Amino acid sequence: MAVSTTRRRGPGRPPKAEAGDTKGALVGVALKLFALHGYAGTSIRAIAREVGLSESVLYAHFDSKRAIYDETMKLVGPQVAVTALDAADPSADPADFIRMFADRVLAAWDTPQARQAISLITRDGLVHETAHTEGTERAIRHLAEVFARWIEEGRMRDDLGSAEDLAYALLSPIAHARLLWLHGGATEERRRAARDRVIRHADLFARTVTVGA
Amino acid sequence: MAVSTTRRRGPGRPPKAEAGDTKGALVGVALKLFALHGYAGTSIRAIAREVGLSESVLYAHFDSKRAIYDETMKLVGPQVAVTALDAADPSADPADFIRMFADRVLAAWDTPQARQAISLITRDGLVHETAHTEGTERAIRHLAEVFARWIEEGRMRDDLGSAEDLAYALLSPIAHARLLWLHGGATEERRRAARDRVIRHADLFARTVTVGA
DNA sequence: ATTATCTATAGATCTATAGATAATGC
DNA sequence: ATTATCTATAGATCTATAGATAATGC
Repeated sequence: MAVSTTRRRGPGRPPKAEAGDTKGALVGVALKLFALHGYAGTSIRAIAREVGLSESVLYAHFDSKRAIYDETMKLVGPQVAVTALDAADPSADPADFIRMFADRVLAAWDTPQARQAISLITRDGLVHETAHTEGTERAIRHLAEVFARWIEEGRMRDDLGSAEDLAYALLSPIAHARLLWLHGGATEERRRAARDRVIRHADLFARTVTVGA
Repeated sequence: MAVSTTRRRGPGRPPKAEAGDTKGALVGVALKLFALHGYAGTSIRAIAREVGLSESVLYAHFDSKRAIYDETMKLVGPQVAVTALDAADPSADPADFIRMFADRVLAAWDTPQARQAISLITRDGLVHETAHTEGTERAIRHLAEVFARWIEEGRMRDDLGSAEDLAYALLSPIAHARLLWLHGGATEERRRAARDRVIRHADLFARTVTVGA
């Protein structure tokens, strides 16, 4: 009765109407499968099958399995998330800045692609590659510079700890929530709980360490 | 000239003098290789070769590759780390308790096996399995109960946030430092920096939220 | 001529099993 | 007889390549 609507493709270049962004589709599917099963747990066969093409088509677009992996890292590597930090206004009221900063970071990290990135990162030991740890350190130092200015200006308490320790106290619970709960397989409910937790944390931190309002 | 000192083993049961804890050795090496390359990235061939035995010997001790993986999880699963939390004395001075608690947790998480566990966990997406996330949640709730008592007794500030939010503010930077820096491949220098950071954080937290001394 | 796909297959590896062999312990 | 190992191999799967085929765009 029911005949599959997906046209069986034969040999030869497909007509223009059917042609799509094969390379982009391959990268997207590869990211999804690497995130689900890890690099070694994903065969190029599985990638091609999911896209609906023959497995050898992959070698028309990439030199090797590794090359397609590298391509996914370009898309979702840590450099993507760092940009969110630079978008905030350090001249704003400290407490408000902190709350807005947390909001922004959450928005950047709770997109479908950012969550697939977390799944990939936590499936291939990439948490421990310098790209990820250095990225985290850089974000902490970056935030610490802002805090150091505030401390100098008397807008942040100076009796609790160094600017860097304070930056760690704010950022690391956010990064931790991301690693644990903002991943590809997380339910919407679980993700909302994580976002709420981060927002409460940022608020607690803002009220504790800033001066006046 | 130089002849290998490792006796080439032939067929047949080895003499008693040479017999060791083969099963234990297989599990230990499997944990190491899974931590290095992930489950799918580790062949039973590689495990057997590292132990110095034929690959088929693995099937004399385990039913399948999956069975040896399950065995490593019994050894280094999250239940191992949770025990450290129950060893502290909640009747101690809050600030001291917090510092000692951080010390204990660090000691439990900076052992070679605990670090291999982290590498394994971050190489197979186990961060997102309930065993790990639930274990983290349980530890937070457990600590929150202690904090709730302190708040009732007036030994901890009640104007900052709920006991659970405070528990998250203390614990999650510690758990985050563990995930990022207390892994199998971390240098001693990197690990010390992580431990120092955690100790400074616990101290900052203790001075900020506890009352009197 | 170039591009995008296919089929077919080489050659490497992987998990798992069958059956032999030699030491152990009853 | 049991235990702990070996060699040899079956059968599945994986990466990668060769060569055919058909639409496209000059």
